[in-house]
Amino acid sequence: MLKRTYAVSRPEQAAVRRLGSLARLTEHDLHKIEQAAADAHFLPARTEIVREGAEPAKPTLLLRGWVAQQRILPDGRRQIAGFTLAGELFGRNWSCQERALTSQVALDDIVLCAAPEAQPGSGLFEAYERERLAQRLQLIDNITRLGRMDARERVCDLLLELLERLQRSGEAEGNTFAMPLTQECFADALGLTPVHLNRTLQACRRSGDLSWRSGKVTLHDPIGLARSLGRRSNRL
Amino acid sequence: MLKRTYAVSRPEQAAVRRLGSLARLTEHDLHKIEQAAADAHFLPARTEIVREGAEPAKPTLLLRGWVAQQRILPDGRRQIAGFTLAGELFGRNWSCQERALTSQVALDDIVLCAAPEAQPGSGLFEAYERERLAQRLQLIDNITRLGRMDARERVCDLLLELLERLQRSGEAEGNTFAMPLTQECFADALGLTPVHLNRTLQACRRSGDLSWRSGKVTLHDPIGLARSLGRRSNRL
DNA sequence: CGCAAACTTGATATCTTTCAACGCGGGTGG
DNA sequence: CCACCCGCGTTGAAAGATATCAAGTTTGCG
Repeated sequence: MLKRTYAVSRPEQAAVRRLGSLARLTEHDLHKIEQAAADAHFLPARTEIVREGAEPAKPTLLLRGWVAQQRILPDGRRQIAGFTLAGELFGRNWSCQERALTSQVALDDIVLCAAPEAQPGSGLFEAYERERLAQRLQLIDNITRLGRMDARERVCDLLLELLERLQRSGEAEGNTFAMPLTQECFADALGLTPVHLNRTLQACRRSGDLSWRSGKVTLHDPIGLARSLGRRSNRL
Repeated sequence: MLKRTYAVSRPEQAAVRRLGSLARLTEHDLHKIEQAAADAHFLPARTEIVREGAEPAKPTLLLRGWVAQQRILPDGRRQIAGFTLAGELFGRNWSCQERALTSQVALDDIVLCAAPEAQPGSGLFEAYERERLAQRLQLIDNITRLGRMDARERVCDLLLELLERLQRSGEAEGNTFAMPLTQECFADALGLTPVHLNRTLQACRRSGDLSWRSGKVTLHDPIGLARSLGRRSNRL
């Protein structure tokens, strides 16, 4: 109860935790984050923040909710290339980028603000660099999932990644986290059909790997699961 | 004949063409590339240049041949996340990177050299930024391929990407290019089995989309093929 | 010429998709 | 308050795509 109030009154909490876990932040850095978060914007679920091919978003800090990077093929197939979670960054990373490589879509009701500028050499700057590196790692992990894992492995591997990221920004409670995604979205991230994902999830539940009820996911033994998948963690 | 001799005596040619197509290079930039290429190294096919998790490679210019970024799962499955072609860059992109995210493997006999340093603001610096952006685009394209395309679409889409890149660095002749990859490698990039890739290639040949004989690939109608796949090109 | 690696083929098993229907629950208007 | 509706999850049966296994066949090269 108290905790919830605290979180609401400090919308930048997840971002501070995440960036602080990537690099040592000074008081000055923290102040800049707080200042940026003071000018936050709310967007409802399903908002398309950026459309693929259009002007890319400026560097943005996601304070609350989840955002997906997605592509739509001409015949309507959708692929989600990655997620941005509360506390993480998205948006243009390179000065020369003229067009967004993917659409950015709010999967949830979200709150975001402009990412504060960082001077080279500052802790914040280093955190941004590590964040970009983490994004690259996630893309490569996704390629490995889609290319060489079967449905059960894809489901577990992605849930492990999400748990790890949410723990880093303090958004998980133990091995449980709030899952705002619809099964259809999750399937589009995993390259599966909603129907097949549904059956795969049931198999995972029956084998005791996870539970997913009323928007909460619990991984019952993340460490053992990661080992059985051959997934290495914390590789930054 | 003359052309071949010329290429051998100027090993940096592909790199100059590619980087020059990404940004306007000054005489000074060209000179730096030439200088870097003067200290080139040869590595035979199958050399593992960097192992995943080890110290990442320094920024490197690939002057000749192809390099793959690959992951090996504990049970031996392999996924190729992307390729570096002659004229392109690979290696550490971020100052904070301590471990390589993938192995780097020579698919071919290759020649490489250290990438010349670039001052912020120079044409070379901009070319490097665009190169990183192109790499990110390729990763996302790969995710879309693996997640939402069937075998025939994956094959054609990747070959179109390769043709486009090779044309940019002057390594293609019209719609034909030298393909140093074994079908097994190609399958590992596409998330397919070698057997299934083989059958898919035969179907593509029969339908007149491509020919692939003795290490040469020709796409008979790249533009029409790209359109039929819904693939947009030159998005940088 | 002969070997080894790469490519090809056929038969079969497994995984995943497709299609169509049903159930459940939460919101909404009557 | 209840009936209705809609989005989401679930189920079954059948079709389609891809993997697996095991054997040839070709190719390049010493």
